[in-house]
Amino acid sequence: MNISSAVQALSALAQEQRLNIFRALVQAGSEGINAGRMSEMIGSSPSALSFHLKSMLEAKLISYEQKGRFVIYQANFAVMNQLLAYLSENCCQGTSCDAEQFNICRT
Amino acid sequence: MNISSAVQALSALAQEQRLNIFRALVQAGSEGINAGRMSEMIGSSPSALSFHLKSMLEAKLISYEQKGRFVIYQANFAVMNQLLAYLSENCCQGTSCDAEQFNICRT
DNA sequence: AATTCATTTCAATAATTATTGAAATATGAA
DNA sequence: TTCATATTTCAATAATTATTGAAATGAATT
Repeated sequence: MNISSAVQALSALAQEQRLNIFRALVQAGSEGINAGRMSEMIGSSPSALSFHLKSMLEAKLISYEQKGRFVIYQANFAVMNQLLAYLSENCCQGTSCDAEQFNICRT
Repeated sequence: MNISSAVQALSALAQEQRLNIFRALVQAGSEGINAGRMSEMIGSSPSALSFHLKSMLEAKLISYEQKGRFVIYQANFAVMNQLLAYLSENCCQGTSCDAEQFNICRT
């Protein structure tokens, strides 16, 4: 993780609709959620949703797979964990604090 | 933590200078860093720095104390941990994954 | 191959956020 | 109380990001 990909990931989370999307995907886990259903859940127009999903994809915070006519999105836990590690890197002047050990989700 | 304070905190991190500031404060720990020194470290004008610090203060990601002529800023680890807990809340449909247990820093 | 449903793209506009430099405030020292 | 240093505020401008609705694409069904 470097500064610009960290900023990109944080920017992708720093918006109400996108944060709602991300949290819904975190909660859905490996099952994921398709775009249309998210549109309903989040209450945004398909085009706005698509715009937001794109920025989260570019930040690698989420991934997708095509399933028939549906596009199913999933949270990318690995990238999220890299981001968190970056944020706490060399925490507190190297004092004993287990900053490197957290995970957003183990699955 | 609610959606709007989470967005506010993430927005406060989602900018290169502010992220550099935050990471420097995480690394400094309880000792903190004064504004002038950050200005040098980050390479931004005093007024730009002040603008950025203000948004981080409003998001409660950092705090400050006046020490003589200097204003010393510190990272607010507690709020950061609340944010991380919010992001991973009810992770993976309640599957056994210790999402709630991480900390950005224990000190 | 025509139709329907799911999703994305595009261009225009609106809204928000960042940068700059000058001026103001606030603290401590001479 | 004057001076120098540290920091913040302000107004103007520049840059970035979000929203809208219409049109386009892509995948299954008839």
